Amino acid sequence: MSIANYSFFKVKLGYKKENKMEATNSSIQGIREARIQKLTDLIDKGINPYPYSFDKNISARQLQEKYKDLEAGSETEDTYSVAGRIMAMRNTGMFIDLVDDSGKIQIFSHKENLSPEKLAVLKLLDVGDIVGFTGEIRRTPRGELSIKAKDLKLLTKSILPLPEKFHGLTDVETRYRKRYLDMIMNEDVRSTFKKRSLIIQKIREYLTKQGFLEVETPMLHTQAGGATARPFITHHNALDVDMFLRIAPELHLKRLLVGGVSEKIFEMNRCFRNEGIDIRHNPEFTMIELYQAYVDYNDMMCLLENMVASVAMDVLGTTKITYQGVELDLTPPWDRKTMLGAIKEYTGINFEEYLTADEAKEQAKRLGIETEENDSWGKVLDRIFEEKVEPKLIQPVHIIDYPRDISPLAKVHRDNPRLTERFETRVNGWEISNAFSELTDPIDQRNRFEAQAKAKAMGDDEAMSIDEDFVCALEHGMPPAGGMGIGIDRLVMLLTDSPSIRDVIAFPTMRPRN
RNA sequence: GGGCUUGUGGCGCAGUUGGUAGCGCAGGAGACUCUUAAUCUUUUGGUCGUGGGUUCGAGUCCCACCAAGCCCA
Repeated sequence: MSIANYSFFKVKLGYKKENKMEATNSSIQGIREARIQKLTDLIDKGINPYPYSFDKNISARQLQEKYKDLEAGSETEDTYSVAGRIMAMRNTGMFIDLVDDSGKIQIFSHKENLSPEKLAVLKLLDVGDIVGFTGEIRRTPRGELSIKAKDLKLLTKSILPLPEKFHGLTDVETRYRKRYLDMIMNEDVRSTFKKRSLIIQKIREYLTKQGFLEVETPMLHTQAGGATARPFITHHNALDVDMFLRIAPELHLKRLLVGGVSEKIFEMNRCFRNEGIDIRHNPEFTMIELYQAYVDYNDMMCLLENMVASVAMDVLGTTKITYQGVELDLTPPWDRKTMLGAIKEYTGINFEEYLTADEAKEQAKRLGIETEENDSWGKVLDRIFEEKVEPKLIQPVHIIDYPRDISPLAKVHRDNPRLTERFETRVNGWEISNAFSELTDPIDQRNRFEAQAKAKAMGDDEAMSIDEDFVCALEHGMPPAGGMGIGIDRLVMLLTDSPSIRDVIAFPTMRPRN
């Protein structure tokens, strides 16, 4: 494109030719003005500061690997083109740290090797600009692999300054609000999100190889079901109905099982729960739910263990991981404990001897645990478990056989009608999965929904309501099946050693400013 | 919902018993052309989260609010 054209664009795009400023100051506005000045200077030289493409033919990491044995002080005639963001400049641009998504490569831009025109462009570059360089590979006498620049092309002019080069961006709030800066400045943040992507890819691969079919079910529900949680409410204008962002895909996935498109299905996507935000909860989070016909919860335990171990092996090369200094061994098989057994183990109380809600509450009181008037037997046990047992469960363990009254979608235990064939897997004390031998009896399902509806009427706003169409689907017949939900974000936290869920969600939910 | 902590130029930090703000990086100008947080000279930029109050005087004390983090519920 010709100079004349750029001048035309400059006017068209609203760049103002400003007087060569001396008065520029280093406030954020001053810095920005100074950079826009450089930008217009570049345009005056006939250079488009925002061009369309660049023939990059190698990454920084590929270069580092390819030439790792190149000796300090030696030169090659191998010519490559690289592109990335300028993260540091030394000796007035003679040495540039160029960073791309793979790593860092130093640019050695000696004035002897560049035309006066290119040198003039080099002078107008800033830290933060995205630039392509072409030149020969060499290793400096001090041992830094470099590209001896023969040519350069500005690819994007940056007009706002980056955070400080040495300390980077550390302010937690700014890191989450301006995540792009966090990513530019912190290599480990980029690494975490690469790993997250890989983990998700490997899960998908693992299940697909086993014959699972990936499906999609609605995010917009007219009735929020499949979990006990408060939903987000929204409104569909054309239909003029309130809708809910899904809290779980469960009831639709089971309808799919009724439909029989595949006997093995999964969905990995976002769920939304209108609840508080803390180190382990974000209002929107990623969950995988999978269902397999003709198997029960025992098979789900094996599937989970093997899948997590396989993913850990693929991503980290080991099933023995360290999370925040704690060694966790994900090697299958994982421990299994019944919920009542675990409570007995950690409190000494055998709840098979206290079978009414009142008796259970009495025991809870003895343990110093508060209960509410409407709490069922199972709810009391759940409270005790949460407080007395959960924090102790560091190594992977399946807690099996949950009380029936807190498991409205799970099939009754084949040996004990008070319980269900349900398990929750704990790792590092956290709930990683929740799985059942799925309830397929439509009469029982209706009864469970009605009990939930009653609880809701009594003020439990997390309780489920009756999903008539779902019951109708069950009345047509759903095959016996094992089903499981896995919190992807928490799994990613464990595998990336991230202390907060916000570290594994690229753009975590924040209260808006002002 | 409760408690604790934090909020000072673009970023990272300091600010002593209250006396109208300092440093480093980044920025501008210059020197330097095999550097690694390059170095050297010089220089610009902030009214201290917001709003009140106490005081002759507040970044510093008090109150409220906003945002964030951690802990608890």
